[in-house]
Amino acid sequence: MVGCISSGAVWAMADYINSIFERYLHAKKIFKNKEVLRHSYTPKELPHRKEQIEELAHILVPVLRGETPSNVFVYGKTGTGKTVTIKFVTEELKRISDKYNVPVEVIYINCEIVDTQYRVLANIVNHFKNESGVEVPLVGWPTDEVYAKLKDVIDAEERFVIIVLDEIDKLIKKSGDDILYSLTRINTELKRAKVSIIGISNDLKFKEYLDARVLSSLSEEEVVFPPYDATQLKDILLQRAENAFNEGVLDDAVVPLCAALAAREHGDARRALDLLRVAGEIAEREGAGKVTERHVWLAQEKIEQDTMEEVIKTLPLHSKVLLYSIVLLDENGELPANTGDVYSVYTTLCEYIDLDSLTQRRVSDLINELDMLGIINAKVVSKGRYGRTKEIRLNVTPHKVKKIFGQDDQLRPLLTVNLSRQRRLI
DNA sequence: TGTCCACTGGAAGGGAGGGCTT
DNA sequence: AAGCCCTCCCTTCCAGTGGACA
Repeated sequence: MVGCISSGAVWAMADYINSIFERYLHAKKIFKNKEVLRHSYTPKELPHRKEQIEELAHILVPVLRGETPSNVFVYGKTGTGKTVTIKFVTEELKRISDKYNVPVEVIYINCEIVDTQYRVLANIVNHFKNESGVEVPLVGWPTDEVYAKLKDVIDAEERFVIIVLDEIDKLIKKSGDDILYSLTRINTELKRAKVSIIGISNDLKFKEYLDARVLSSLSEEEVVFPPYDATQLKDILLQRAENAFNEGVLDDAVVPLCAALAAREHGDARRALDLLRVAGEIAEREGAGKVTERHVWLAQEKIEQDTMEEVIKTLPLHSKVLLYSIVLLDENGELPANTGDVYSVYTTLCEYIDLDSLTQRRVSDLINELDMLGIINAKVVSKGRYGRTKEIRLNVTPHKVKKIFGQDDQLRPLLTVNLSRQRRLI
């Protein structure tokens, strides 16, 4: 193979490779410490959250006096610093309680991942596995047994256990409020330990799903996190940028632009940090010496594209086929379409790739899921005597969907389907 | 004003898959 | 190996719905 390439070409290639590495090597280093810009990073100071920190400290301080603190319900939109503030406050509490010899355990559970009653209980038991030697498997045990074990494990010592349930709304919507009912009442069944719950949610409406008794004991105290405005976001970014970037690499306009773009998205600090990080990464890849406004715009585009692409790539097979039905209808100029139209194209496509089609009831749910993900837009409309149905529109370009499906062996055959011809065949 | 359409969406339950205990 | 439990994905059944039309 090498023999086919002339020695001149080999030298030219070597020069090219040298130049790539040298370009990266000599390019001005943009980041000092990129980790500072990640969501998981807890900074030493939290700008514009002093009020919430003090409120939480006030609620939790009874622990240090040996009293059980109230349960807390924390509410605020995505990226308003709820999680980072809770982590900050509970870490501080742990530090101080160690100093005063008050045993405190903080268990943090993200209910988006741990989203069933069983798993939450199992997670709590497993938090103490080194101490108790008990480990609950992912599935298998009866839930009441896990709950009984949980009581034993927690009550093994005199201590305060603070259970943080992040994205608690996801748990309630999926599994109901039985678990909260048990957890908010667990103290009456414990002899030595005391438990408090901190529930975090970005959906205030979820309280409607709660039983009145659960609601009153969960929201003994409430802390609200308002969205950041552009000025506040700017302060947050400046604080992080100082540790994240090398001196002089950030153009003056970069931070205000990231802040302004994120403020447009309901004051989401996560989005602002992502923008800043990705802009830096793009600048670094270009070998640019400075991060400029242009990099921020490119970052904005990249983030949007990447998220949507990832979402489409990871859809279950039937959702993908369903999405492709909508793409075909779009290309045929038949959107907005109703559920019945989409379902009939979907069954045709299933037949084409030899896949058992789902029922219309199930497909109706899949349509709702695609709508929730923002890939399509499905609105329930009534067409009088012509029935009540969903009006379905596509939110992504057909080209993008086709590009993604082109990389999928099972779906690639669909790309050759001609809707009109396929319909004539039926 | 009542009828009727084309669904919607809740409820119940089946069954496969994964894991535990006995 | 048998029996039990939990989760997920799905089907089946069916009451309910908003508004055009007769």
